Amino acid sequence: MSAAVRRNGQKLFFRFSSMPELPEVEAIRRQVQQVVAGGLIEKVRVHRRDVVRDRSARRKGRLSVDHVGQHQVIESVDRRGKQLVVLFSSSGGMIIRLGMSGRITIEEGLNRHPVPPHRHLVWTITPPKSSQKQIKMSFIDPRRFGGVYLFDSVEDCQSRLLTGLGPEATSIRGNRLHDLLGGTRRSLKAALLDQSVLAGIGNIYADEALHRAGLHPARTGDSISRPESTRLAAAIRSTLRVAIEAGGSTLRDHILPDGSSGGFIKNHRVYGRGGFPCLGCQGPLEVLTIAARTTTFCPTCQH
DNA sequence: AGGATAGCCTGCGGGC
DNA sequence: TGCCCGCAGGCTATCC
Repeated sequence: MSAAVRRNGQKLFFRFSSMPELPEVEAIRRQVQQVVAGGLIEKVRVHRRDVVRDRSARRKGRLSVDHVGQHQVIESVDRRGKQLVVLFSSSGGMIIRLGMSGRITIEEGLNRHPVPPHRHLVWTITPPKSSQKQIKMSFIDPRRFGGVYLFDSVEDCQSRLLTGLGPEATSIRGNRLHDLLGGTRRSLKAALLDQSVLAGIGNIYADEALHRAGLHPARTGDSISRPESTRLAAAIRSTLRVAIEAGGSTLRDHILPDGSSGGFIKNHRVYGRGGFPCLGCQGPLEVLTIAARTTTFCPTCQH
């Protein structure tokens, strides 16, 4: 993530490239909201149709740029779990899922030919204040796990696209979490990754929260006591809060005093640190595959 | 029916 | 140096 740098002679307001989990999506939301709220979408370019996922029967096979917001005024940019909810003044809108590799850029004067690969949609937006320049918002996603989902109304969005999502991880409390986990024999890791249990946790923050709570990722949901649920809920909230306050960067760029890059120093305590010492007990962190996901934990501190 | 698993997709890094 | 292979993971479909 970076802000207002110049690249190829064009002003690039911001660009996100780290793996988008809830804190990254929230950082993107705040910036996008600030720039585009109240703006009019003058033009939409769809470079890859299949990135627009539209299961509305009314529009089946008839996708036009109007459906992706052309001529619409952007009312707000909200977030639900890891999804961006762009609401138009007409009450329709679109959900943007970033998946694994999705990015959103907002730039001035973007007019490159040919269009760079993976730049699937470009919205040309006129901001509400006439003093502000027209901007281009792009959805870029090399792996295309992400996508744009259209809805006709807030009700349609709720019933078709957001239904089945669990409560927001950012505000989960112990009692509620205990209820959510108590009914399952799956591992804590699998349950935390399930968006219908809790909305917003991905692989990184699942591992981070479990380590902070001192809970073994392979423990089953129904084995968790109330005090443990309280600990886990607190760990989830604080982990996400700190990450959001840090601007959503899961990886932070550090330059050592001697000028060498030093690679990346990570903010997280366990994710990506398999074999390295636990910051609690100094013992080596272990790596397991749980719920088909790489899981890093401390066998001493997590029970 | 809950839970596990395969598959989507490209970039990147390790190994040879 | 360059190529190949495996891994990364959010989410859906499918199977058990």
